[in-house]
Amino acid sequence: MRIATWNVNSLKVRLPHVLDWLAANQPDVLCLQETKQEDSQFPLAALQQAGYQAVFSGQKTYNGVAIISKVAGAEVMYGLPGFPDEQKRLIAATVNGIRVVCMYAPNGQSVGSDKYRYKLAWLDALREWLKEELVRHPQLALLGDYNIAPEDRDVHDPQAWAGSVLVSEQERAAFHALERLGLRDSFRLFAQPEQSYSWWDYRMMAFRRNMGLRIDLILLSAPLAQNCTGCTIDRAPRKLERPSDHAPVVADLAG
DNA sequence: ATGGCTTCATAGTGAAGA
Repeated sequence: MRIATWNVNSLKVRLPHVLDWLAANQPDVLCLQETKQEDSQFPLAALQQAGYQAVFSGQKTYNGVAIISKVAGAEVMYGLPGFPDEQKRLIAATVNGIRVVCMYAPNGQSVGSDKYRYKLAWLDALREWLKEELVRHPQLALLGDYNIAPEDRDVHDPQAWAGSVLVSEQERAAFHALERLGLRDSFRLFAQPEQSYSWWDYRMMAFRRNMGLRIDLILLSAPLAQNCTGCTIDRAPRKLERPSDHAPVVADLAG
């Protein structure tokens, strides 16, 4: 089983890239973030023509998440229980017996800002809910844009980024608290090239210079981590015309 | 140099992203 995540930065703009990528990579599950589309506009027909089903939770302009899958997702859940939120940042569904959680963590803007406090509160609520969800669903995958680079090796220039949003101690602590639930960063289960990133700024020719961050992750509960045979970042779509600033991340599970 | 692009809301410019 192949599962993947991709922050597409507008599904309206990126739909051709998504359809091409699905055809070329044949994932069983693809989680999308920043669809920036109301549900009435979601391109369900185009995806069904490509052999996929989808569940989605979107809004105009900002945020928006979707789970695209070959087998229709079941037990669909929208948003974080106990965390009332206008922002569409989380959707969960069960696919082939695996609880798939697709999330777009808040950016946080700058350390100490209102948005930063919202980010930390959101991550706290996520962890609290996951603690229960993991009891209900021992086979769980948490895919998405974490907006946290877990370690300095996930940052192209750790000195320049030190202490700033996406790498601050409190954000990294929130990430490690997710790991303490038993979730494993599938990318780090395997030897990887140095300077592997999943996001590059549109400006400054950052992609060509590989000035990036690894903030798009696939975390796996223990039973899934045991069966994980690989995790890679696919840089190819970042090279296309009008790319998303994020690249897809793919994990393969045996069985 | 707190910028640089890109998207979306808009109809000239501003917010937000990371």
